[in-house]
Amino acid sequence: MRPVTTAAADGPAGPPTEKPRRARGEQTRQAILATALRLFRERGYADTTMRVIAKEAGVAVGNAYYYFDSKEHLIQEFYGHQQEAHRAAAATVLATERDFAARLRGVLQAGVDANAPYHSFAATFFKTAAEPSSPLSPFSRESSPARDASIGLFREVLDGSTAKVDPELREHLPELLWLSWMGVTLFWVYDKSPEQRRTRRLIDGAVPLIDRLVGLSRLRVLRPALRQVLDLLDSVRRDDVT
Amino acid sequence: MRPVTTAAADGPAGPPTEKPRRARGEQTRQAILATALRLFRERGYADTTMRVIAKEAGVAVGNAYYYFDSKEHLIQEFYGHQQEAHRAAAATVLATERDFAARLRGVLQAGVDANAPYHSFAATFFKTAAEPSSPLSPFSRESSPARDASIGLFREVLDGSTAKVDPELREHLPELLWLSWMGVTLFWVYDKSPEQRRTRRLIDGAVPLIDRLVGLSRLRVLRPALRQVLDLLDSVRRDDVT
DNA sequence: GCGCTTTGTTGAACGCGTTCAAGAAGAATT
DNA sequence: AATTCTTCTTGAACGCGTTCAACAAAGCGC
Repeated sequence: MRPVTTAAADGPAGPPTEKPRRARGEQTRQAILATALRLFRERGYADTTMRVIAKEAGVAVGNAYYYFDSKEHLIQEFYGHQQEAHRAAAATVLATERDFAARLRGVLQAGVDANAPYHSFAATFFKTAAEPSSPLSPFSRESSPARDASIGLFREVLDGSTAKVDPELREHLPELLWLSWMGVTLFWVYDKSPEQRRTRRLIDGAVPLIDRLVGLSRLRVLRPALRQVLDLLDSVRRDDVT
Repeated sequence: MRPVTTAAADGPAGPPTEKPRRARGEQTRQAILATALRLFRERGYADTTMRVIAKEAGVAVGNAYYYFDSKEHLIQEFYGHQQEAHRAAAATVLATERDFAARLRGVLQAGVDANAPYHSFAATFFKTAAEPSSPLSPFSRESSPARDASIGLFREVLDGSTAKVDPELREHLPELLWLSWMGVTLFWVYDKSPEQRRTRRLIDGAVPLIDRLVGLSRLRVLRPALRQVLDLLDSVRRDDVT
């Protein structure tokens, strides 16, 4: 069993996965990436072979593997792009609306809007991301920056709103909202209705419900239940990855 | 609705996926299946090649494809086996326990127990099942018998219990419990803790919570919220597949 | 200029899942 | 027994993602 991607530190020549990229390499890298994403859109993920990507980008197959560990890793870049698109699409509603429910609904719908053009392609993408050991998994170490960014988006939803929330819940609510976004995404991937209407219906139906639950969080009868939820979250988060 | 297994009727030579199997073919089929499942357990899914399966089963590669459409379809059989194992493991607690929370907890833990030996292998299996277009998807048409059976298991949990439930909720609760089981399974797949302790902790934490919520369902303040949930479920189920 | 390391690039080769034309083995019909 | 039809079996071949030894180019200390 050899080290998977240690490279840079001890190996002679490892693929540059993060930090300092020279100009020449960066150009090739971008050419490959742009070609790949274009072809994914045009002909789908499965029908886009690494050989074609390389050919159209004007490089050899092996060269693509110098910059990207695998075909799947090309998706990860796409993933990042979409994250930004979501944030951009959500900016308007976050700047203008103060009501919690409206803000949440706006951000969720913005997410669906941002991803809509890639719905068919997203299924394949999702299949890959679902693999727990995959770096593409939304719960993986590698995804934690993107995940934190996304959770931050939902923190904005809450912080910029006029909602009155139980203080204990307030702390964990952004993460819970992000989880609900993951749920919406899951539903969206499986949604075969035209223009993903069912997903939008789900959002429209679930948001008032969440809003109501959040409002009820300050009710005395529900206190113990709330405590139970938060304790559960805590206990389950423990000893994450060994 | 067209017959799934036309083969014998109109086609010249289609693979017999279901109904009337001759003795000779059935024997080969079982040999391939048994060998495949054994090898999956022994060396994992990815490391078990179709060539090795065929070789160890004493047939040619192509022959395996006569009986199974793809390597993934071999998993589907495994899936069915596990469903039965879950039911069997749940039988004891369903026969002896009357308390709702205890029954639910027992059935969920039984599910984890039944799947535990295959945890590492399940990740790959899950990756495949996650593909929305895959017949392995728990939401697919092909899986609906298994799904209905599983929902039935949770109907037993409820029906055999002494729980007092809002009559409107009672109708949909089995499906909701099945959904929670899907959630537990999802969590379980991602659970890297030793012996999946976190999943068991999740169950232990979530069951009293569900129990409490179910109990609260008869509370007047929560009536509108309950209505909202059930309406949402209904509206989202509409126009399933075009 | 010259060696030396780092970075970038190549394309043949490997093993994989899968396909398919070819045919063998039985069963059914004549 | 001969013929025909269905069921079952074969293994070479295809295209895929991926690897790797080899080499080219660029940067760097001298």
